[in-house]
Amino acid sequence: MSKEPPVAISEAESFVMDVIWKRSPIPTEDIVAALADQEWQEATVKTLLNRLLTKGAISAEKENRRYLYSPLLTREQWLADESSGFLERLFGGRVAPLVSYFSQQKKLSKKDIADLKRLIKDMEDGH
Amino acid sequence: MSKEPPVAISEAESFVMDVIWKRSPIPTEDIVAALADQEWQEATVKTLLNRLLTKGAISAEKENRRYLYSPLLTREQWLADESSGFLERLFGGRVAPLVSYFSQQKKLSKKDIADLKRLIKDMEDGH
DNA sequence: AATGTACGTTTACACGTGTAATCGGAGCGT
DNA sequence: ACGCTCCGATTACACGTGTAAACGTACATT
Repeated sequence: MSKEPPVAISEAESFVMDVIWKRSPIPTEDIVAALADQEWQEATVKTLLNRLLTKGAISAEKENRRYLYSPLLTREQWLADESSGFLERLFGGRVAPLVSYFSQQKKLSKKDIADLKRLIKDMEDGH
Repeated sequence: MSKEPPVAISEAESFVMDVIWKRSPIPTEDIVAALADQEWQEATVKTLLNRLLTKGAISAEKENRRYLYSPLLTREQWLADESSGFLERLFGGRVAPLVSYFSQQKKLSKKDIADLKRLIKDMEDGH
């Protein structure tokens, strides 16, 4: 029964994870390159990689000179952790109140509404 | 054009805000009482109140001996900040993908689905 | 008046995070 | 063989956060 507390990833770390989730195993060099838009020094990325390693969020296999990193924490797991935490804190764990909130804020585009309609239809059809 | 960076409050602070949002102006004593379920010492609540004050999230008016606190940051504003930040980071700022995600996770109750259906209907009728 | 009390203010302290610079050692080039 | 280079590992450091204890001081009590 694995009851390990969910591997917590900081925001900066999550950007690194994003890169690794997109492609892995991946060397540091490519990760740094992919993060060019962040205004980080290479050293910063290295620090984040190390922290992710010690947190057990990623693994590293040696390929000659350097390491190739791969995710241990999956994006799905991370999304689940973050989402449920957020929903719990702000909306009592329910999705509908969140959507309701956004609808009141008029933050839903026509496309959002169309998407939602289709989603709900699928859910009903699918069962 | 107010472009102040949104008043950021920490999770612990948000529990204090919850109490103040429910009723204000409210004295420290009542805040501490309302937070009994948190296992905080009174001193901890005092610290949080002070931090909220210096952050400008609440105001304090003197009533004789003690202070009565009131929110400056509204719950609506806070919800908006947190929600948009969350959606942005995890779902590219769109609501539909979030709902889609939860539907895949089968995290939507019958009630959620019913609520969503009604919401969408209302949105369409409302325009 | 002396002392206790209640309440706000100041100080404390460890841990996570953002953001790096520096160190050290294994190859590589000459 | 010797120094340069590339990379991971170690160290740095300020700021926010969680979590309090200690301090000061204006009232209340005796």
